Amino acid sequence: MEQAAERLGYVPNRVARNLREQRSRVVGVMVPDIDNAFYPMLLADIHQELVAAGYAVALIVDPHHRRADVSRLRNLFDASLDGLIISTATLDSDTPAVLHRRGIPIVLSVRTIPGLDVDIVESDNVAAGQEAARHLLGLGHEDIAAIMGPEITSTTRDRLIGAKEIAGDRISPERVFHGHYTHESGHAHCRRLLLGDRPPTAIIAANDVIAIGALDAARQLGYSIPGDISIIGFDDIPMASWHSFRLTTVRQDTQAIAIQSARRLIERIEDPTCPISHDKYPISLTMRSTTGPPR
Amino acid sequence: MEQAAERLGYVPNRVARNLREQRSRVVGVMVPDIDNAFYPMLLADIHQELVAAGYAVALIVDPHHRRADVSRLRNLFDASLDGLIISTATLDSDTPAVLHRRGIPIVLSVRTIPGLDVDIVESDNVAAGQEAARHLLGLGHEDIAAIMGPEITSTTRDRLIGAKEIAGDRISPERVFHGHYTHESGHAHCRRLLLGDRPPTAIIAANDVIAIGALDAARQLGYSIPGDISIIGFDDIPMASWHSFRLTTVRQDTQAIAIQSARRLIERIEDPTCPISHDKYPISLTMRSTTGPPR
DNA sequence: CTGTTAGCGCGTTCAG
DNA sequence: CTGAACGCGCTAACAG
Repeated sequence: MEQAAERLGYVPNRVARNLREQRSRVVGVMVPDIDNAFYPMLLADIHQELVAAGYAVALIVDPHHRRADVSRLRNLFDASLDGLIISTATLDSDTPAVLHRRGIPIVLSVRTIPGLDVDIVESDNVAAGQEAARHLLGLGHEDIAAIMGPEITSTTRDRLIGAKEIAGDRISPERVFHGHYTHESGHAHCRRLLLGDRPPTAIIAANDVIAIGALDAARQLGYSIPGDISIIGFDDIPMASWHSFRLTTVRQDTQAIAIQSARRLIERIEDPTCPISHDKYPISLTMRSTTGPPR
Repeated sequence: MEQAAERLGYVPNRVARNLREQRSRVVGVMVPDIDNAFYPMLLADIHQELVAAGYAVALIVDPHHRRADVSRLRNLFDASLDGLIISTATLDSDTPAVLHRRGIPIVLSVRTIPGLDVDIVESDNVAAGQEAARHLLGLGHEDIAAIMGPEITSTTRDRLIGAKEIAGDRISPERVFHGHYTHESGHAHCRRLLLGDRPPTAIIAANDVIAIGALDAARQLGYSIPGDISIIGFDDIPMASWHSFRLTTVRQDTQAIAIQSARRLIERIEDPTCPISHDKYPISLTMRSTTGPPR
């Protein structure tokens, strides 16, 4: 029978099955920016995990970081998506709350929003900031600048909180800059910093992409690294280990976060009553060649 | 009326509509590898174009470059996908032919397969190879190596054909290497090349990621670039312009290819009888700092 | 244990 | 011009 079906080229119609079963076995994955090497990495592992569990992945790129854009999501939430992994959350975005209130299974991945009763999978970013500052202080740095991402992202906020806890006023408030999570932003802020008077001896960048931008700017101005200036990033994307960079960075276990985000969402979909979890993964320092004692 | 619907939180059920209308307004996009910066770039623009046209994007990552894996695709082809953009085609893969025979709208993007009656959107890769060789010959190079991708990809084949057409035996057959499209492959092959006797004076890499891997290996061995060795890539991914690299490369108009791939697929879906097109976009040389005259 | 049927929520069609 | 009924293809429930 099944062989006959096979021969006739029969394929069960998924759409009909979806209608009947009231689910689609498709989940959405929202990323802020697909050109930033971190997210493809995250996406690849989330994708693999979801596909292995029999779910398809609908990609949702939110390039403008606009909040509350439920209207576009609604198109996808007319029962055609079983759930959503959100890695675009900002502290002021209400989209996750709206979706959650509607009973749509969501998981906040990488970035978090405080006070929301949903599953969260992230790194211990406060500890990450502490680790970065501890490393620079241990090397003897006393004048540290920070080139961060948008203030409204939890990663920037938590990493900065952690760094300040340890470094105190060795990171002076006027040496903290906020911009996008891009090479260009790291490049521009570092350049301005080094062309001003009294450049810092070390820079904490909110992620590796910014750090590499800063590294490029410093080299372009003839600075030697880490001799003239130390630079530390976060994430440990593959590029950080390339010989041209050899970037010291606070590693987060992106793969574990990706896999866990996928699993949590599947759990939530298959049992909406299961208890809410907040997974916070440990971080670790990866020392390479962009940090050293100040002159 | 509509306001009332709005208030009651009514959302039309897409799945039911899909069943009725016999289409899903979801399009699949297959990429070989999401960690290679080129594909996120392509994906971002394809995504934007499709979303603007009212289609959702289902991401399909084919990490193992396995051919003929229709079984996994069948899951997606039970009417839950309206069409597919394939950027993973290899010369020996029969998946596209199978899908095409089943009447499923597909577009081959970036890579091509000869002799298949489907819409194709690619660069003029033969011209790209010619341009690279012409540039190196113009600088006076007479001993050129090539670090390419898999032989079964049309991009590697065409770029190599073009380069050989111009360079002739200045690219000797034993100096042509095939590997993956990765930083690691570029790094390993370049390293072996430079540690052997009689290293070449120039390297053509099949894409920018390989080229940057080669660049890293050369620097690691103390080579100065372009003084000791010239390196040229293909694609012009954003990273190629970063100060640490300043890579000379043959640019392809990835954005145009992405947008056109999306549009062609939509056309094909909405009018299956429209004539088959083969778009071949022009390329251009982007000269930066990794090529120069040989010693 | 096998075969039949109802209905998922839409859009379309056909009757009023 | 408005409203009821049908059917897309499947699965679950139910009858034989």
